[in-house]
Amino acid sequence: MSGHNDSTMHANQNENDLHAIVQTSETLANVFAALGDPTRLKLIAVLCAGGAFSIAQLTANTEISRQGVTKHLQVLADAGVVRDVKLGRERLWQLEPGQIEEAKRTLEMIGRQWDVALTKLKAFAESA
Amino acid sequence: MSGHNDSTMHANQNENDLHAIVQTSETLANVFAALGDPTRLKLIAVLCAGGAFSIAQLTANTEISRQGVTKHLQVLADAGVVRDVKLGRERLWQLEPGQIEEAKRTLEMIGRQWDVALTKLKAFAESA
DNA sequence: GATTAATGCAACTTTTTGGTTGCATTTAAT
DNA sequence: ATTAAATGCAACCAAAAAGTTGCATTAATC
Repeated sequence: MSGHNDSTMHANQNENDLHAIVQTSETLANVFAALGDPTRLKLIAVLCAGGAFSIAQLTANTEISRQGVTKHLQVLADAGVVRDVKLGRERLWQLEPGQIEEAKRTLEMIGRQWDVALTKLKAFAESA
Repeated sequence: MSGHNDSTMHANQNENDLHAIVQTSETLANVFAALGDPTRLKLIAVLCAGGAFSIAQLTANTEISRQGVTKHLQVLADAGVVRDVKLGRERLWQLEPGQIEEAKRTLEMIGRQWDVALTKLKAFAESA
């Protein structure tokens, strides 16, 4: 036998994609790290409302200082998850969902790869 | 008018769900934080292959010490992303994809909420 | 022009993280 | 019984993160 039917090739492709992304993408871990803080997750949940919010507005929902919030927003911005626009004396922040989409796709890929692996293991067990 | 058609209610439900999850889930930020490191992402990519791997095996793919890898595995375990089984003098690690699925669903929710918000803004702009 | 609101910038402290080394322990193999 | 392999455990270190305070700056408003 060839050892490679169609579904096997797709499975290997998926596995290679996943490893390639994880190995090469400098920013992916950064995105996850940016999401890995309760304060920043709350900020994102607020920004999901779609508008552009000032630092003062965003600080109102937190327990920490305005400068602390600014630092968190900067972390999110460095990860490409939010962006800011200047308007008068205000600095408005809004969501930039591209990187979050990318992170979501990676998690989907992990889930798919896991499913593929389970299927393989099951097939192996049944062949024994 | 009522101000609440069917799609608006679904949108609000989604928004409330998102805020509830972000506010209450202590572990969600932990999961993202666990994913937010290149070494740990690579470990996960390896574990996606489906098997159970020893610490020594997992160390082979990295640049850091065995004890360093153990620490990373412990972080992943604390986040519920991997689990270990003892087998003889080895300690085998495998993926536990439940929390990753949960994280993925959160990112999906963020994306949906964002889309809903854009639709609302568009409708508002057209009504003006 | 003086005031005030919103923010920027910088120094500083504390805690966490990522990593190491050294040695002890457990278990398999000879 | 000895030896070797795989791991556990603890101390330690450096760098980064999370947060603060104080003061400077910018830009509306009266």
